[in-house]
Amino acid sequence: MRLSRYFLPVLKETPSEAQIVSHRLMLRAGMIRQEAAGIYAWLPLGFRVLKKVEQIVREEQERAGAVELLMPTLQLADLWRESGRYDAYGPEMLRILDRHEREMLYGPTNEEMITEIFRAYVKSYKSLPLNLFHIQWKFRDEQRPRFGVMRGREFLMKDAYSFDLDEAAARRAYNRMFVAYLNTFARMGLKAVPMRADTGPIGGDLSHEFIILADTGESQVFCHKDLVEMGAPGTEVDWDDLQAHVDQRTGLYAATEEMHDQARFEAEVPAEQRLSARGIEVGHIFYFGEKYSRPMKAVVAGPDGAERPVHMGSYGVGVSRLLGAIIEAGHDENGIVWPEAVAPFDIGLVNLRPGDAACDAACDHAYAALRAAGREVLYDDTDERPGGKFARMDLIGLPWQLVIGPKGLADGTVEIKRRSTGERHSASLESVLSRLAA
RNA sequence: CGGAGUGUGGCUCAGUCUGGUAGAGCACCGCGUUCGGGACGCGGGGGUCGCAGGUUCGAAUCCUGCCACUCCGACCA
Repeated sequence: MRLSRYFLPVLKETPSEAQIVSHRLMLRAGMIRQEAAGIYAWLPLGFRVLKKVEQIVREEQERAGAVELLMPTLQLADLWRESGRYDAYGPEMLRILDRHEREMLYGPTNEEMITEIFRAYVKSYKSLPLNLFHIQWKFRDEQRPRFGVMRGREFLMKDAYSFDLDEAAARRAYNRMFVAYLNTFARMGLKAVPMRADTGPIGGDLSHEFIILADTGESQVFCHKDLVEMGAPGTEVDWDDLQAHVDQRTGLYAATEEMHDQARFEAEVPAEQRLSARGIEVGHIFYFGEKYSRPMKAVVAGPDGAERPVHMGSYGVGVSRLLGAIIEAGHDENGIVWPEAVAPFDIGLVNLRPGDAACDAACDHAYAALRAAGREVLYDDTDERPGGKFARMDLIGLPWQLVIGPKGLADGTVEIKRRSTGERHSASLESVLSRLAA
């Protein structure tokens, strides 16, 4: 993409409403624009990252056996009356009347609708297990939206819903999502720690929040240090038996502030292994059994022919929130430092002297060669001064910067800079191109 | 939803206390000089000062009401 033809409205100064670093950097890098409290337009650069994050989430859901569909944002109130949540949800739910004065709502989540879809078609245990997911915009009318996309009112969420014949099978479904989440966040360069979460009235031990450690995180968390560096199980696992991977992690202490038990923490974790830090919740998985299937009559026939409510679980990832979390975890004083997997472009190509024949020729050659190699390149062909170009490239945080200018070309060299380390090297254009194309 | 604030050009803000022809820097447009880590000169465009009432000869400024947004707290992917 040629920058002169792109839409990248970067800001030199920080808009006054932004208090945390990810919000400031997303505004300054021209990724988002606030249209109302907690409601954002995704500008081209931010949209590219959003799509990359979404795609990683999608791929790992599918790898774990979940099947994608897409449910609407608007739902009928009557559906929510079946579960009793239309009245229970409160003012966080955005309620809408259509022209026929029919009560509708902008979905904050989709348990009711997915249960309605399931019960309409699935009648036999032979169709199980089943896990359906979608990636769709949600609206929760937060009393106090803040922190940019970290706590918006409108946000993009991946929500998956599992259906199983009994609790034992539901636990296997739960484990698949547990491992899928670890793999998902690892692919984005994040160290996510699963932490025991409140299960509410259902009880049991099947609910975990996935927390990204970041100094600017919203909540205080406590865990065994080994969990942070444990890494993800990876994709070459037995998806039908993941209990050992789950046990390895749930066996170590990890709790958010509301679930924290200091006495247990000190009893279970040696002092030098105790970690107390700030964290961001990016995922939440939950087993809730028959909570919706029973009132909404989502039943299947078992092997004995008798109908029984299915056991369900739901599994959420805050896709738009993840962008904030990734930036909180990866930035420096100059701007964003994207992990390569989600960077909006792989390479920033900087032409220091557009209009100079040698510079233009070298840049055009590099641009074509890198694109032919399948790399995504943002080519800064603007006539801005070098300092501004460097600052802008550092701000938007592409993994590599290829700098071509008249002085280097006079010696037959160009400069390559790695954003994450700040390392700069000069080399011939061809050697740099072969390295970047690999 | 309780508490505290802020609304002046695209952005950051001054001006409001003490009423008198709307300002600065950045950004933008034109010309020129420049060009390897956010250049400089000259010229130029852009704002019914959040909205609605009121007071006054005269309101960005004073009064009343409303709206929006931000921050601190209680709640959430």
